Amino acid sequence: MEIKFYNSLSRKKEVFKSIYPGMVGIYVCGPTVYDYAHIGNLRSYIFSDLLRRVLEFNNYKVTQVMNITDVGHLESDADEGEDKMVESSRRHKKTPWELARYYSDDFMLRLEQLNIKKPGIICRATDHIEDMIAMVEKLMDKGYAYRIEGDGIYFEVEKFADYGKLSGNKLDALKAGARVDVNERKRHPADFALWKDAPPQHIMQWPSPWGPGYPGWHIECSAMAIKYLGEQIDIHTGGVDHVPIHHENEIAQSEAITGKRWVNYWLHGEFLQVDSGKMSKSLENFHTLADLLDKGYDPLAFRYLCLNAHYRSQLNFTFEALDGAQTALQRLRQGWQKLPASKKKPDAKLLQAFHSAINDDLNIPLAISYLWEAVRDGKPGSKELAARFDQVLGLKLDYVEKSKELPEDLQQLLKQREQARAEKDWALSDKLRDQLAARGVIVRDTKDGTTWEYNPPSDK
RNA sequence: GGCGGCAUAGCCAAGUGGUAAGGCAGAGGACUGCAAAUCCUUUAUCCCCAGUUCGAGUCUGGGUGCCGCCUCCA
Repeated sequence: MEIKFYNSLSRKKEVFKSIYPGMVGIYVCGPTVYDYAHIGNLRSYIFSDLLRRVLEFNNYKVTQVMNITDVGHLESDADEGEDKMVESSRRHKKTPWELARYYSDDFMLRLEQLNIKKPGIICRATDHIEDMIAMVEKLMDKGYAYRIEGDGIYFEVEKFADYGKLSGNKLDALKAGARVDVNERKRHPADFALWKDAPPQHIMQWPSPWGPGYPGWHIECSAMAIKYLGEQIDIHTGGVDHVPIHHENEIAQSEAITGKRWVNYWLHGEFLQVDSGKMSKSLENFHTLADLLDKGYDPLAFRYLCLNAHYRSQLNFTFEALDGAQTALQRLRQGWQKLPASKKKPDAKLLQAFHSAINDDLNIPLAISYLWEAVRDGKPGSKELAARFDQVLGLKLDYVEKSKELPEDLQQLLKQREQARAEKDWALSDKLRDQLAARGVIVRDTKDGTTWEYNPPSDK
């Protein structure tokens, strides 16, 4: 079955065709590890995970490369200000390396919690400085870059005819719209740093043909993508905010060197909003996954919430919506777990519908509606079918929450209640039920006896 | 100001020009001593105006509102 992706480059859905049959190379724009990832960042990696899983569902062998940027990402996209890693390390009184380690470990933990498959190759910018220097040298040799003494090496955008092809920005417009340019020595306001000279006290620095320095942002992605995936790659993903600067610059520097089209399909994930507005630290509507877990949410409830909206739509995050997602996920799992196992062939129509949904530019929300159908219809084979769907969706339908041990005193209360019920002393029984509820025990009286679920309030 | 995107029920949302998927919440019912959980049923004419068309949520133009990048952020 053919797969279609919306390609940011053409602004159209295109039929996907990989460079090599049966294999796909994907470069995922990874995090700059100077702080915790927030749920907006994480939405973006849920998207790249879905992309990978959809391709795998279609029997592609996927090579997924994700970078960890631990140097060179300056505070401003105009290549001004301090390196984010250095700035953050000063704030936290740790070395940039300690910091990178800490935040990338945390990032990896979050990916795991969200059931995001680990990319086959995860590469750090600081491990690839030589590759970047080699690229900058080539750009200098080819005349695409120039040096500003006492500052660094810059890419000259006007030398690259296609500059702006991804975002639709025109160089003239960029020039006209530019703010007061701090660096007036650049030949064009959109010129960007490939390499920055490091003053002696700058912590992160490496020797280079131009003296001690550190790489600019952008170059690490081109260097590592080309190193691991070759000069032409199938798919490159990232957030929409990267379209106008980061990815535009990546294209320019990569294609300037190779003279070939670099990326065939550019896929960009839309932003997550919070309460219909942007999420920012200053507005105090900034959430990390850890925050959600602290509030007692299942991390996959957040995944479900993200899956429920198309990756190219802005998703409005609210706790009401997250509650809904959590309930939906629980019901889905319960429903699936109750389904009878069967060796019968699953409903071919439903499989077909699911498959064509995911292949239509990752229409996961529609695909989820087919998952509900499979779980609700309870036909023979539905359980197996739903499990297959879950290989793409990654909601862990088989997950069973481990019930906590019930402390002795609560067990006593339960016993007393059983006794009261046997004696039809409903007043006492209900009173005990309230007491148990206050301690986090939910009781359910069924035909087969009373069951309970224990979640101590303090545990949340 | 420049460039790009969005606007569907209380909430999260899908939707290839032919009369609106799914989930959550709500309502009604079954079950229950009463609940809880579960199951069943049920809830919209798609921001506004004007066009194109036999027919538009879906196309065109104009409004209004929101979001993103250009300035920290996926």
